[in-house]
Amino acid sequence: MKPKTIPEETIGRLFLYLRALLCLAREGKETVSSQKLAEACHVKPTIIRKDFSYFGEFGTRGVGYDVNQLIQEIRHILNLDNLMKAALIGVGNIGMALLNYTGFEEEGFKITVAFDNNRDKIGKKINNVPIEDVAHLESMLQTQGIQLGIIAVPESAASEIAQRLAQGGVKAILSFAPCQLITSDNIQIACVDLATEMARLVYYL
Amino acid sequence: MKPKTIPEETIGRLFLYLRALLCLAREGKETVSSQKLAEACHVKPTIIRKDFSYFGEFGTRGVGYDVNQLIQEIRHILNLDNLMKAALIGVGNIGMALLNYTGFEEEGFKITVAFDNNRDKIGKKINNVPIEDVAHLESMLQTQGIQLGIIAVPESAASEIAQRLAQGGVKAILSFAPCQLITSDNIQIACVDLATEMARLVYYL
DNA sequence: ATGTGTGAAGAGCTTCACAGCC
DNA sequence: GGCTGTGAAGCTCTTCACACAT
Repeated sequence: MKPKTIPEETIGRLFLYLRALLCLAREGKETVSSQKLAEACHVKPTIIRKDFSYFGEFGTRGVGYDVNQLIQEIRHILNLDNLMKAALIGVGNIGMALLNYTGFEEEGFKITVAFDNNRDKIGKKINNVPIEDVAHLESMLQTQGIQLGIIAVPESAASEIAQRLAQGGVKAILSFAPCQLITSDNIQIACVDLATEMARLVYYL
Repeated sequence: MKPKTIPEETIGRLFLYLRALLCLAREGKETVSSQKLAEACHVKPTIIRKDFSYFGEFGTRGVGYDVNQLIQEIRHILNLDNLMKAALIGVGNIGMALLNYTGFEEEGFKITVAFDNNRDKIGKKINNVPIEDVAHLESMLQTQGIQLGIIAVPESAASEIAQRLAQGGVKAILSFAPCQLITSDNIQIACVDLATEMARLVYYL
């Protein structure tokens, strides 16, 4: 471990490396060279070695990196080794997609409960996650010790939900509603704008 | 217009600026200073002025930038001023979310047709987009002159669909399936891994 | 007075070249 | 031979300071 400052870009690439490594692990690969990992991630081998060098010496010269060990190291660096509990609010299309998505646990968080205001949905389970009445939002967040809220409700309801999440004690909010939620000082908010994200991808295509 | 090379980061930030400007336009604002725009985008005013300076002189000294004019300039730089036709394959949860999402047209592309293999869905319209039988995929892509394919089918079907899109003549593919599609040389592929994207956001929270 | 536009300085990131280890 | 780890060089991006326009 070095006292040097770590580039932002390095952190960003660690997510890329992790995803590729999880793929390799599934395929049963035990070791990987910076060369091979670089190809999978579309980056240069030297930058991979440099990136890792900020955190320690993870490889073996002449051999490469142990896939599983490297996964653990990156998980640790990215604070993904203790699972974060998340609540999903809004079981519409995006909400459903998130509930049905596997692989969040590999990335360090787990949706443990969902909320909606639709009587037909309340009480059901999707992918083993119960859907609760949004009326009980604050109390259930507190009793279950949930740290992250994912907002997937219509734009008109997003602001109210954000405030209620704050009251329920969550530390961070991820919103799929077109931004500008009332911010409280001790809560972090990130917005996902699907249209912008897709435009960006399309531009680079 | 300068002959100088334009930083990648500048292009990335233009998307941010555009989104903020569209917001301001909706609120009826006619001009904006680099200062104000910077606050909305969480960047520094000087970088905004520098970014624009690569492409021309868009502002008026002592006044600021004309919101609508600036939107047009950025749209032009990002090649968003002629709408790209996109086809969506797979009307499941993610597919539905995309069909119901408004605002893609502001970002330069439009889903004009969707495909699925479920008899219950074929023939219906979502948000004015018809759902067609995936059996007719290749021929309809060609007759409608579609340039972009969005894959939102289960992982097991993704690879086959990618090849059929290529045969249908699309130039680029955006996939929500966990990556590694068989690549042909004259087609661009970008993958969206929701789990990784969310992990990244959570990390920065 | 207010706010843009920009060369030059400064900071940060990537690449290189090679030493070190298996 | 093969591959990692890393100081130093090279390059790119950001910030500064101030000229310039309204």
